[in-house]
Amino acid sequence: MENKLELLVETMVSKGLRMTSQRRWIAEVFSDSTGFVLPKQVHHYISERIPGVSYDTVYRNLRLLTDIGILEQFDFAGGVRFKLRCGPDSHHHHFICIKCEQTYPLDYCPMENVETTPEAFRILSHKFEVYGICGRCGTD
Amino acid sequence: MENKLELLVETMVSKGLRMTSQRRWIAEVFSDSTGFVLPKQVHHYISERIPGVSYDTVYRNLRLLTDIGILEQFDFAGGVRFKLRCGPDSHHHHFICIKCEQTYPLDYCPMENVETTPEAFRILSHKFEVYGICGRCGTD
DNA sequence: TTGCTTGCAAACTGTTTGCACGATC
DNA sequence: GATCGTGCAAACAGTTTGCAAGCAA
Repeated sequence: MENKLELLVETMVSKGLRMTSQRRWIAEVFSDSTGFVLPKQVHHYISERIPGVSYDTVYRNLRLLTDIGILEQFDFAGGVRFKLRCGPDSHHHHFICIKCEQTYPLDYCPMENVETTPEAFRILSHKFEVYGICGRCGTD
Repeated sequence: MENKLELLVETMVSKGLRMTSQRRWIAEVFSDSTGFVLPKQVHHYISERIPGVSYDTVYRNLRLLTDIGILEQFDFAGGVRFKLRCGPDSHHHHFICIKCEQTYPLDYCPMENVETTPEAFRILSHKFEVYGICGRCGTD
């Protein structure tokens, strides 16, 4: 996925970020993965390329990339995870494999069918995720 | 909600738990609330009744009550939260007010409309939550 | 009395902050 | 060269653990 990485890097630069090697490797982590990644995994990946990277650099950049809309943060039981933000044009949800943690798009949005809301409840957002075992992991 | 508290206490005893004052107050927290509660809030509530309760007692019991199916654990951005488990017979989801954190039942289950799954994906569970501002908080 | 529960203290994990040095533009 | 980014160390919050003493059954 060369193009995906380049696109990410360009986006970061266009947002005014300086392109450091740390940030380039972070971009590579997410351009290679369609799943949810732990900060710990990001740090592990980068420290193999840049021995001595610090945890706070990883955290700072994950937060930064989330703030500028490149990443998306999810709160799971095992800790916070990050994932490349899907295009804003394509609203959808995900099937999530609880083994390999890869995600698969789910085009259906349940809000289409939510008609009655509690008295004067103003809807702001929603979360819909389906968990299971994907085909690749199910054959183990 | 006298009955709700008594029912909770009975359930705990029937599961073989000893009824300590700490546990009774924890039961009261959840029989009074339909919302999601932080461990910190539970501890605060109890320490007003039992000065000096320890955090680990709160945590131990919240985990215990979750294990035996009395409570349910949710992972939110602000930390883990607990909530009385809704009856196993009544599967439903929730509207959640992001201000007061009260919950309102949402009877519709989106799984009814999920027909196509990824190749060989075995569905195990799902999460569906609608966030917003409830009527009481919206008038501020 | 027996064994489950608690409180204490300490450890631990994940995350954040201040500061001086180093790198990018 | 000015500014942004990094590494370090330390602080911090939430959570978990081992152990001795306390309490419910």
